[in-house]
Amino acid sequence: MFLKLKQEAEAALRDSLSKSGLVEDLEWEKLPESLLLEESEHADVSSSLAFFLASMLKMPPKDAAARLVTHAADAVLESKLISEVRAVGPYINFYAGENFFQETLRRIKEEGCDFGSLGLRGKIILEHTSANPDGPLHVGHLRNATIGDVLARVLRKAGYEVETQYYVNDMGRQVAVAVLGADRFGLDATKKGDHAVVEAYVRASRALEESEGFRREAEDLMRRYEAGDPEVVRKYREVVEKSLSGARETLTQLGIKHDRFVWESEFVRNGDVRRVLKALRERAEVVEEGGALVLKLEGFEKELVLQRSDGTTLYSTRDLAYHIWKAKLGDRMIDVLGKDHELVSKQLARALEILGVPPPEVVIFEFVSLPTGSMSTRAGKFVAVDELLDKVEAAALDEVEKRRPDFSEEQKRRVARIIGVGAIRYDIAKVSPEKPMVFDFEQALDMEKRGAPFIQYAHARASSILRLAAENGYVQRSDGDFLPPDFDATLLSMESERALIRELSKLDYVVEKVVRELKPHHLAKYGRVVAETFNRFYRDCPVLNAEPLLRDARLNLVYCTKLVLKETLRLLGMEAPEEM
RNA sequence: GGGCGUGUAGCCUAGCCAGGAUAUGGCGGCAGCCUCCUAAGCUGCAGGUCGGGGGUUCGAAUCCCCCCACGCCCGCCA
Repeated sequence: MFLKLKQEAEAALRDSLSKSGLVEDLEWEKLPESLLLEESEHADVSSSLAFFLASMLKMPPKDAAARLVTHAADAVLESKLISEVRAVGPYINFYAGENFFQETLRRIKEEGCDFGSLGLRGKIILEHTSANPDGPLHVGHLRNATIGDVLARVLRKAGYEVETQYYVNDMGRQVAVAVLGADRFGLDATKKGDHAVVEAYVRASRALEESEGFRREAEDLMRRYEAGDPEVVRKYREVVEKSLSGARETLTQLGIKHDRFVWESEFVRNGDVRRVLKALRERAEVVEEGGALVLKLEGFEKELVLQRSDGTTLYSTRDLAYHIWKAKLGDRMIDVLGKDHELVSKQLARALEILGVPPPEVVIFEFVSLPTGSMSTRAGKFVAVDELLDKVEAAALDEVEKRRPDFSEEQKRRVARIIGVGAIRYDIAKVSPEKPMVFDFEQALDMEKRGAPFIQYAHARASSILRLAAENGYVQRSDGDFLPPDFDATLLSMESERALIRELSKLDYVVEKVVRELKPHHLAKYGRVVAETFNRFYRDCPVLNAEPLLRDARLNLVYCTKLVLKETLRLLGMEAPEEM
C-alpha cells in the first residue's frame, strides 16, 4: 500500500514540476530514486528534488521547493491518498490523507495474507545451502540456509514461482576423505548420521596428513567414483545419504525445505559434463597444459581448469553443467554462496556467457567465524546447528518456565521450540549478508534482546486481545480466524494509531526492497519496527475498554496488525504463537 | 603482492549502491512505569574523532584517492 502512496506522490511531483514550468525536458527516469521520493520521519513521503533543481535554476533549494509546491494543488486534488504537499525548507513533503489510512486497513482485511504481494511473474531457480555431505550443518551453512530460505519466501510472496535446490557436492575431495574414513574406521551407529560422518571425516583427514598412502587411496576413490565403480558408488551412497539426511533433518527443524536435491555426479554420469567440455572447446580458448584441460578467461587472474591430467573432472566443470541444466528450468537463477566462492562464480558466469547461457544472480554472504577463528569441518572446529538448536531451545524453555508456569509441559515445549527456532533465524537474518559475523554463544542464547521473541510477543499480544474480544462477543470467530466488525477508520486519529497503520502499509515496500536487493535483513528490521510501533499503540490505546465504536475500530487495527506480523514472521520463516 | 568485502558509542547493528532535515536500533549501565487488553512490554538518561588522512561539493557515514586493521580468494580443492 505504501508503494501506491509513493506512486501517487511521484505523479504529483511530476505534475507540479511540469505545471511550474521550472525546467523543460527533465529526464525523469534517470534521476536517482533518493532524489525523488523516500520514507521520512518528517512526512509520509519526502522528496529532495529541490536540491537538484536548485543547481539547474541557480536559486536556493528552499525557493525551488516553494515554487514547486505552489503548483501542487491540482495533483493533490487528483490523488486519492495524499492530502497535502508542503515545502519544509528545501524538502517537499507529502502527507497521507484520511483515505490512505482507511484504504490500508480495508485492503489488509480484504487481501488477508496476500497483502503486500507484488503480483510479479516468472520462475526462479534458487540454490542455497548446498553444504558438502561430509558432516552436519554448522553455523556458516546456517547463514546460507537462512538467507536462501527467506529470499525464497519473499520472492514467492512477490509473485514468483520459486524452486529451491540443494546441490549435493558428492564428488569432491572432502567427501572422498569422508568415505575413506567411514570405510576404515566405520560410522558410529549411535550418532545422528551426519555427526557420525564428520567423526570419520575428521579422523581420516588427520590420517591423511601423516600418510601418503592414505592420500593416494582417497584419490583412487575419487577416480573410481567418477568411473562408476559399483562397489565405490555403494560406499559413497551410504556416507552421502547419511550426511544429507542428517542435514535435511536439521533444515526441517528450522522450517527450511528444498524442492529438489541435485547430485553433482548426475552430470558426469549423464554425459552433460562431456558435452560442456566439447562445447567449450568449440567456442572458447581451451588449451592443454600438462595433460590437463584449461579454459583461458580474459580479465581473470586465474584460468579455469576443466579437467585434471588424469582425465577426471573438477568442481567448476560439473557446476557449469549443473547451471546449463538449471537455466532451462526457469527464467532466473539465483545462487546463495559464501564469500569464498566469489571468484569461481565469476568465472562460471563468464564461461556460461561464452556458451550463450544467462549466468545466475549471485548472493554472496560473508563468513561466520568463531571467537577463536574460522570454522573448519575438516578439523572438527565448528558449531553444529543441531547443538545450537538444542541449547537455544533449552534457554527458551527456561524463560517459558519462568514466565508461564500456567502452561502445560506440552505447551511449554511447543512455545520454547517456536521461540528458539525464531531466535536463531532472526539473529542471522537481521545482519546484512556482506557483513562478516562472529558467532557468539552467549549472545545467541540471550532471549532478552529484541529479536524474534520480541516480534512473536507482539503477535501474541494482538492475538490475546482478539481472543478476549471474541469471548466478550466483540468480534466473531470463524475457522480459528476472527471476523472483525465494520468500523470507522477516521476514529483512529491518535498518533500511535496513525503510526501503526503507516507501518503496516509498508509491507509491500519492504518486500519490493528485499526482492530488488536480494537482502533479507530489511524484512527482519521491518518486523521489529512493526512490533515496536504496535507496543506503543498498546500502551497508549486501550482496546477492550474503549467506547464501542472506537473499540470496533481499534479491534480492526489489532486484527490487521496481527495479520501483518504473522505474515512478516512467516516470510522470515518463524512461527507466530497465539500465546507465549 | 593483487582482487573482493568489512571497520559506525564498552559489545552487536541500520543507514553507504541512488550525498541533504537532529547518525538507526539493540545488548550492557543508570533512573522511572504493572488496582488497566501478557512487564518477553513502555518511558527517560548517560555513552559517537561514523578506522585514519587527504580531496570533490553549498553540503560527505554515504562519492574519489592514499593509508591502517581484520576476513575471504588468488589449488589439476570445493
